Amino acid sequence: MFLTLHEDDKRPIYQQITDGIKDLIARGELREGMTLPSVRQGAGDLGVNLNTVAVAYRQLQDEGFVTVRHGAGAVISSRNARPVEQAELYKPLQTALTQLVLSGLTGHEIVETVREQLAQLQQKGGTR
Amino acid sequence: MFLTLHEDDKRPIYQQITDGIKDLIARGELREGMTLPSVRQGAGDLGVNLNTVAVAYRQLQDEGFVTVRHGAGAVISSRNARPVEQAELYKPLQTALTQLVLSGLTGHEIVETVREQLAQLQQKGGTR
DNA sequence: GTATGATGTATACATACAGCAGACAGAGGA
DNA sequence: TCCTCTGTCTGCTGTATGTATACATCATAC
Repeated sequence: MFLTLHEDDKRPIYQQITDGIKDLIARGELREGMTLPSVRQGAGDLGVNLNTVAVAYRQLQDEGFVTVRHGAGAVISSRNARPVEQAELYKPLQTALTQLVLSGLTGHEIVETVREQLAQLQQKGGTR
Repeated sequence: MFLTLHEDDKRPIYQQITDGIKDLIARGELREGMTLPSVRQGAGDLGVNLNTVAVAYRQLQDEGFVTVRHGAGAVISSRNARPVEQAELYKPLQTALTQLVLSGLTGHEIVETVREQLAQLQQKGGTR
C-alpha cells in the first residue's frame, strides 16, 4: 500500500491505518473519487488481517471521508471531516503540545515545528 | 482531586489522569516537591478504583515526573520528561494537526490556536 | 440471464488490555 | 509496639484488538 506500520507505535493497527489515510487525504495525495486498495490488497501489503483494514475503512466512512460499498470498493468521498465535538478536536492538540513543552522545547521551537508540519500538509491540498 | 474525567473521552481513564497531571505540571500548578493525593483519595474524588490511579502514578514515575514510594506517597520529582523517541514525540502533533486541517481550519487559525495553548502552558511554568 | 471472480461483511475465536474488589506490605507517627 | 496511613499485588470480569473462516454483494464476461 502507500502506508507503513510501525511496530513501536502504541496505537492499534487499524488506528494507524485510519490516521495514515487521513494524512494522505490532508496532503492531497488521495483525492475525491480515488479508489482505495481492496481490504485484501491492503492487508497483504501491510501484513495484517483483512478485517483489520476493513475496520479502518469503516471508521473512515463513519467520519465521512470514504464511501464503502459492499462488493465494489472503497472510494474517497470528501476531504472534509464530519463535524466533531470541540473538545474532541482540541484535546489531542493540547496533549501533544504539553508533551513537547515538558520535553524542554521552547514555545518558539514548537510554533516553528507546527508551521513546518502545516506547510507539508498544504503543499498539494489546497488550504481553503 | 484537581482533575476532571470526561465520559466521552476515548482515552482510558488512567491515561486521562496521566495526561491531566502532566498538564498541571507543565502549567506550573504542580511543582517539584509537591505531594500528589493518595491513590485512595484521588480514586474517591474521581469515582474510580484506586488501582486505576495507581497505574497513572506508575506511568508518571516511568516517565520521570514523579517519585512513588511504597507506604509514603507520590511526589513530583521533576518538570522534565525523560527523553523520548523523536517519532513518539512528534507523531501525536502531526495527527492532531491533520485532524484540524481536515476539519476545515486554515493554517493561520491553527497557528493562532497553538499560540494560545502555549501561552496558557507558560503562564506560571517558566519557559526555559 | 448467469457464472465467475472480484469486492466488503459477519461470525467465532484467541489473546491482551482496562478496570475493579479485596488482600497484602511498607512507612511513620502516637 | 501498634495503628493508620501509604502503595502493591492477585485474581476476576468485561471490552478491545487481531485473526481465520465463511458469507453476501457487486461487476463483468459470456
